[in-house]
Amino acid sequence: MPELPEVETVVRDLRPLLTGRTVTGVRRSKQKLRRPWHPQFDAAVTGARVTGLRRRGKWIFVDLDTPYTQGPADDHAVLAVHLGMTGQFTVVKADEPEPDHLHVVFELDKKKELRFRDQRRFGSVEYMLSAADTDYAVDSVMGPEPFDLDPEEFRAGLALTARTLKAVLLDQQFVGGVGNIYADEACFRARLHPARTGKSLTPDECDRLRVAIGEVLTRAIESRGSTIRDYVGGSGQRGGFQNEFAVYGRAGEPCPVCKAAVACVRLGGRSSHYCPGCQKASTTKHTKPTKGRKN
DNA sequence: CTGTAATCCTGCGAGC
DNA sequence: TGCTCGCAGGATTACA
Repeated sequence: MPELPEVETVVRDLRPLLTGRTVTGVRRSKQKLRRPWHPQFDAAVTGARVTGLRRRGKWIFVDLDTPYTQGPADDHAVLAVHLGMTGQFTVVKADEPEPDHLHVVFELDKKKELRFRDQRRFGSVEYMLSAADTDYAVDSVMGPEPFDLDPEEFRAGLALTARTLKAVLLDQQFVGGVGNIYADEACFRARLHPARTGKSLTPDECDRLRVAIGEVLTRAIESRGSTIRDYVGGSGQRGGFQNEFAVYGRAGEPCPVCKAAVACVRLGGRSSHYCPGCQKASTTKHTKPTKGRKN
């Protein structure tokens, strides 16, 4: 579920609720999450104070005041959290009844708790000794943040791949944070068929896609993300952008622009929604260079 | 290189 | 009412 807008919303919600709080204890279920949690870290986290929260792609980093003396002077421990498909990361009152699928609970001062709930357990919560090492590792496998992408680099990246736009947008190494919903919505906004290959795009089309990605994600953040089923923000509220989808999950419904029926095909192993009227599969009907070009 | 399928899980809606 | 099947916001791996 959670793509960049949802993760960003969680971080913004949790920042004022968590910053300055101290972890007084840890509880967790016996069920395994996607990545292992080392028992000795329960004690390491206990007593730590939260100094801030950050997002990178779909990752959440909770900075702790626990120093890491082997690295740079200000290096410190960090919690690295990924919400997977159904993860929920919320701060609640400590006496709030426990829901099912609750896997990690950080007990906090002021009678609060930071809870990680995840029905499908594709998510993860890890304790990392060094924020610097963690940042380095993440940066080495993840592409740039999708806002203010460099136009030249974006065009160059697309020019050298024959993969479909859908596959490229889902590739976290190409651009961090985009998932199935926003890949489809960005392609629609750019009027590009998701099955077009990267190298088939003209410079103008590359620019359109780059701008569309930023616009769609920005709008989604303004609506606090999308809730299809499970997603909630850091205080437990649902998102609102699902009501503004142009094509995602709307197969058969009329395109908001041209009224053609929205189509759904399988691309990159994922359902991909697009408007057959607005998003042409091929550029073969190129306007001859003789006359004026659109735009 | 690209694409496809299976894998990790639980739950829900469609269809019979 | 109940069953099976396919699919779901993610990410990785193996294989054609």
